Amino acid sequence: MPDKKARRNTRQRQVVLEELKKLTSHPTAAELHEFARRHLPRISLGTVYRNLELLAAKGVIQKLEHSGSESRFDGNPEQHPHIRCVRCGRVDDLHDLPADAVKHDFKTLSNYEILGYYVEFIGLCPACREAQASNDNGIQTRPTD
Amino acid sequence: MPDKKARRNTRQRQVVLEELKKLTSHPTAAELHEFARRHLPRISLGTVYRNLELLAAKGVIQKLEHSGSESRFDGNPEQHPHIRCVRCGRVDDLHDLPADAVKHDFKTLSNYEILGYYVEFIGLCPACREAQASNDNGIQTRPTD
DNA sequence: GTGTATGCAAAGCCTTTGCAGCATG
DNA sequence: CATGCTGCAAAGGCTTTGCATACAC
Repeated sequence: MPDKKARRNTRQRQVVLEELKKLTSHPTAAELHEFARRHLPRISLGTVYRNLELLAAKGVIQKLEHSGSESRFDGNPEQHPHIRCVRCGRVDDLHDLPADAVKHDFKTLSNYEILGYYVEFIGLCPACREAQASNDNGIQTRPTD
Repeated sequence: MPDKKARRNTRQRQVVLEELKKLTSHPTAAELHEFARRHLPRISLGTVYRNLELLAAKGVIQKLEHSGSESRFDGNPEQHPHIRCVRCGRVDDLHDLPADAVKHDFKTLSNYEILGYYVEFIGLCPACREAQASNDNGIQTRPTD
């Protein structure tokens, strides 16, 4: 049962989606807001949230929820493994490796009915490895993509 | 380098840990607070948080920051796959299956230095499968364990 | 025109923190 | 008896929401 409401293709919605698709760093709503403002200076953070939520509900994008920090968003709605940097928070895709290991069609596990999966590796991204190596006892930086 | 401070084995800390170890549903801090209050009616939520954080830092328990909004806690500090119910929020362990698929010793992936991993399946727990089958168009229930 | 979407600001969660008193080692 | 820990309450960050207005269809 798809949603019934007649959606409107507003400029704000377009820009949010476009910007998200451009980025590979799985930005937070706040980051996306920054980017969107370059095109629509008056767009509000609330609108960004509303559109991201709506797009995720439609299945056009994906919301990555980590209770610890901020939610991040992925322009690719396909479920796939991710890798997150403990230092700067950046999240990247993991195309090849352990995806397949998990991609088998589990129908049930522990008597659960399986609807999806999430795989995430934690580590240090290249930039943060360097920063940490060079004794930069690092305050976290926003991913720049 | 283990932490230096002399920790005190307070009743509050004991109860929080005991209760967590008893549960297999990976409770939230609030849920744990409820349980702890049965033994210590005056224990505060802040204390529960502080002790969970401390126990996780010591490596005695595990903080799961990936399951939607609230953090959940696991009495077992070993990294392992989980399975979460979309309906009631319950989180269970997944001992056997895809663990091994991921457990290979990755040192690097996408140029990240790997520190850990997290695997989570999403689905309906047995109770919620039933509830949903019997047309109980379900308001979410707290896991009872 | 009609009802969805927006901007703004306020309110809501979960979590963290400051503080004065308490109690563990 | 020193200081780590607690309860309480207030403050913090991210996210959601109410409301009047704007605009897509």
